[in-house]
Amino acid sequence: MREPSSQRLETRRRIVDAADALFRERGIDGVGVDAIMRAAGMTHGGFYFYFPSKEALVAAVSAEQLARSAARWSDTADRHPQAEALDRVVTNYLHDRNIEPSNYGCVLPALGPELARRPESRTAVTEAIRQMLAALTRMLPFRSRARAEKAAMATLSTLVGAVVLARLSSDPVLSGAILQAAREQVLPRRNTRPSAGADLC
Amino acid sequence: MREPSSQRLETRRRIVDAADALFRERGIDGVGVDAIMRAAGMTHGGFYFYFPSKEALVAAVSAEQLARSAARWSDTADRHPQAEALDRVVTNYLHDRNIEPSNYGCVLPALGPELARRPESRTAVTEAIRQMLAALTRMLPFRSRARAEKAAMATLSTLVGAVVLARLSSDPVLSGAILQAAREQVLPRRNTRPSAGADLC
DNA sequence: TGTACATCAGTGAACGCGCGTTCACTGATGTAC
DNA sequence: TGTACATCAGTGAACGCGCGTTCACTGATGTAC
Repeated sequence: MREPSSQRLETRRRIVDAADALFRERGIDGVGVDAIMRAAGMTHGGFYFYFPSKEALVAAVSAEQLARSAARWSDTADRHPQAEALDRVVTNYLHDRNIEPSNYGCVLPALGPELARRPESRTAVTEAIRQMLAALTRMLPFRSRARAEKAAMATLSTLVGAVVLARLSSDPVLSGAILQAAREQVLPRRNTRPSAGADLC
Repeated sequence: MREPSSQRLETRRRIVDAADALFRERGIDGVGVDAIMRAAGMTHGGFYFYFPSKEALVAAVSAEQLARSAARWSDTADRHPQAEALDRVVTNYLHDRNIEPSNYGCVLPALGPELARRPESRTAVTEAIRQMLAALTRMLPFRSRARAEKAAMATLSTLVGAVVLARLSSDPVLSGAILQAAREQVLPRRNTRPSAGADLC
């Protein structure tokens, strides 16, 4: 028996990446298998050589992309001091570029409610959310672990909600203000106190 | 010429309410005109006597439901002191019941990303969001209007994001913890300081 | 190394189905005189 | 008040289309001997 060739794994990755980009841009029901395979450089028939159904692709895309995000966050937490890691993650998450529909951005605000209705995706998504929360917890300056975990949940909620609202608004000024307000709530004050005093409880 | 009879207006309302419930439960693309009209007690053909297209119904449903929410919040702000009004709105928004797919809950976390991709709905939704923010602003204990507006944006972001995440999680314990964490972030501390000192900036 | 064969990776036509929309129609309700 | 007619409110069959999926097929790649 042959091992799954690297060629095969690379093609699978092309399909997943194409689906990921199209799903976030047009929604899951807004993209057909046909369009995904064309974007991956193939014809639609070959799809079922890689996935048993569109539903399975949706589950794979959401699980893999969120796991990647969590890994990147965890990496950031490894490489930088707490406050800087949090600043990097939050600033990147709430970047203006992320509200353009055709552009990159987290799966959660782009497809969250749609995924919540798809049982086949939910368990893997739940696990990925736990990992994202764990990474965030490490960036928060709380002595008590329980407090840091709670703060991580509140922080992730604010990030996700701000992007949902900013995408909804047809007024760029309002969108920008929402992102900025979320950023300020989630990040410890920067200018008010120049000392490191912002790090306590 | 006849005025639009109350019978006619009531039928229109039945269609909008049926669509609202079904959309939030199954998503916009997950519900056909046929199912909506059956839920409203009619056959599908009559739909186009009330709306020119499904897209127009989507716009009407989202605009009207969000306007209702904003009006309710504004009403709550009228009837109660700041802290109590905020507590009522937040507690209700983050209620466990709202994460069950078949149950009531705000349109924003249920359909936000889907609506963001529908140009015909976005301007009315944007206006409704402004009204919700205005109502929230009145409930927040900030001297400066600008600060209260920013805090309202951050608060609404947290509320929306928490419901999105709680719905996504397949573990009820995690869902509950997320709602609780959001609640605690958004509401001023209650037990820490018994005095009214929590009301300052 | 060469030949025969099996599996792999992908093609493109075809399927059944459900969707949004149209339309000819019908009975009920209102208006003109 | 009664009759004739127009409009209203809704029915249900039919349409074209795009979707997810299946399938017979094909050339390329790997394996057996």
